[in-house]
Amino acid sequence: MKQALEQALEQALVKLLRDHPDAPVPPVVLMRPKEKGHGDYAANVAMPLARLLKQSPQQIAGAILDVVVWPDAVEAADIAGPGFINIRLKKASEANVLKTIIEQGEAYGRVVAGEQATKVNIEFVSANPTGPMHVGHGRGAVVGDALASLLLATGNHVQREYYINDAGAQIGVLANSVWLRIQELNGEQVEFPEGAYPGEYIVQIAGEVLAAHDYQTLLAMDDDARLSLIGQLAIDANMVMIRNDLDAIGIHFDHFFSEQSLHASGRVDALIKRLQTEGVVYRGTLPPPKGKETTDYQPVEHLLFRTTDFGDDVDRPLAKQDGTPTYFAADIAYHYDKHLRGFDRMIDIWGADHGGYVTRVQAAMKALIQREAQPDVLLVQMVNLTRDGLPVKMSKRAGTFVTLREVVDEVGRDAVRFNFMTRRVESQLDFDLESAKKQNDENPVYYVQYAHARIAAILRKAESEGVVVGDVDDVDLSELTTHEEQRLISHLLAYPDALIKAADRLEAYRVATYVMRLAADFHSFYHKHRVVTEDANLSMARMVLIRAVAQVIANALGILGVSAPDRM
RNA sequence: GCGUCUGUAGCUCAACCGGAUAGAGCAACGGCCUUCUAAGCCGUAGGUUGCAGGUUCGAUUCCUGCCAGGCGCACCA
Repeated sequence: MKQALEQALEQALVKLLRDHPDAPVPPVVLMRPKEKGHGDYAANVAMPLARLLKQSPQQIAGAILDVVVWPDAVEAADIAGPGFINIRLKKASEANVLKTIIEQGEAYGRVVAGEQATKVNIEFVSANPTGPMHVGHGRGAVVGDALASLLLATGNHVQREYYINDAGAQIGVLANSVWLRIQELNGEQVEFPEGAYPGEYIVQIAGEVLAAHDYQTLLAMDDDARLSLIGQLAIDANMVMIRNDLDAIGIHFDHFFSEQSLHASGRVDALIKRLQTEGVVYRGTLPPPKGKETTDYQPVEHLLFRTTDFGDDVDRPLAKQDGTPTYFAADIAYHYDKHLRGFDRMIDIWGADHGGYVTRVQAAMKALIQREAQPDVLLVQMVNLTRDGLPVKMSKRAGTFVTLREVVDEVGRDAVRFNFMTRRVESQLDFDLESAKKQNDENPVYYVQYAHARIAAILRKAESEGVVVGDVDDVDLSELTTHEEQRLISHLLAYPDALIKAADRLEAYRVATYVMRLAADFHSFYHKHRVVTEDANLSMARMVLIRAVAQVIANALGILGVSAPDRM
């Protein structure tokens, strides 16, 4: 509907601007006014034209209305305020959306991806396989998963991907930490060095390793072989744990991608060679870092990627002092690999602590594949975990940090997911364990779910009294005349547009704010009007209305990965 | 110091890629359960949108400069 109106206005503008061939036709963007008196849609096109045409916005709006050809559903259009065109739709045509919703069910608001649809790869979580996920990972996980669902619902092919950082120095630390615990389990006196992973899960992994491999055999191995074996077992064990925890919050990936496999298959080396042939690599020395204690700075010659040619501040090393590739080198190869796998679009969801990394990856991709398939990077800001308003003390070193799993087990999956979705990713998020557990107004998830459960209760009640809607087409929706009913209808009508807008901007949290408002409108309706009444026609119409509301609540919550219960 | 994100009611956040009178929840105060779920609803009060300029018919939104906070700043990932 929105698009039909925009088209009508655009055609009117084209006619109107014939006398001004050099004047650009301004884009028509319709709004849904918050004020009901301002109609169902409003257009502001007349105002930007005022200066150009040297007429008042009101005059221009009048001229537009003289030539415009509206779709049938338009009841009236008039000029208001400083030059807005307010459009009012015929009531019946708006209410028809209820039938559409009930007919389409879960499909309402969704666009099915066709052959030509964009292939999107969305990479998120990617927590290192060195330990359990913390709450910050959880936010990224929930945001990424919801965004993936949203893009899927708006007509894209979507692959959810997890990049396993199973290479590099950290894996050595992990292997060593486990080995120390193995020795300890065998009665050795061991010293834990600074930087070793302290968590209890390391002891568990040590136990698992011992169950599969004899201690004497391990001792007899040479150091490299032993650490490599233990490292792989530890990575596997941690990934099992991570997958379990993701499962507990309802997140499933289509693809796990191993960094190690990039190195092993020679793709990292090949990538570096390719960059060399393109002449963007040189040997050089970097200046000392700014703003940090630089006492240990030693000028070192590196293999450097000239990212400054592509918008970066300094050139970035592709190889470490010992000649092995940096994480950055592997990451370029990884993103390039996504491109080769045929994705039209890639989205990375990273923690805010990786903010400084965005430019160099984008610079690298610019060098490799020019304009196409540049990664969109969403930086998810920190989560401040509190309990009753007091910060929860966390120390990774002491191993006392709160894991995502603990939080999910304590407050529940729906509450965690919904709370993480109620803010823009750019905002830091305060997450209070006690508030999230409370089943009251402090907790928006129950507010929305409650609306759904309430509707289910009403429908049960109606059924028990023998009030049942047979064929939706037989119901007279013109019974729905009250302010509250009209609000609900227009809100339901806006759902597909809300999804599209959220998807365009990669802002899945909008789905959460949408559904909170829909629930508010429903609660408001509920208290003012009864569904099951003496008047059979009215009851039927209202049942159709609330069934549609429940459907859209369920659809929206589905995108967020939150359940829509029938009873609470 | 540089980069980046944030700054809106006492608190936590919205505000539809620049639109009409800046809105919700919590906290405060006052109402509403013999009728479909009170995990709810209605009302009152609460604002110099961090500060100062600029662009615009119009700025919470865009630009510049300050102030405050988070994150990051070679050879880790």
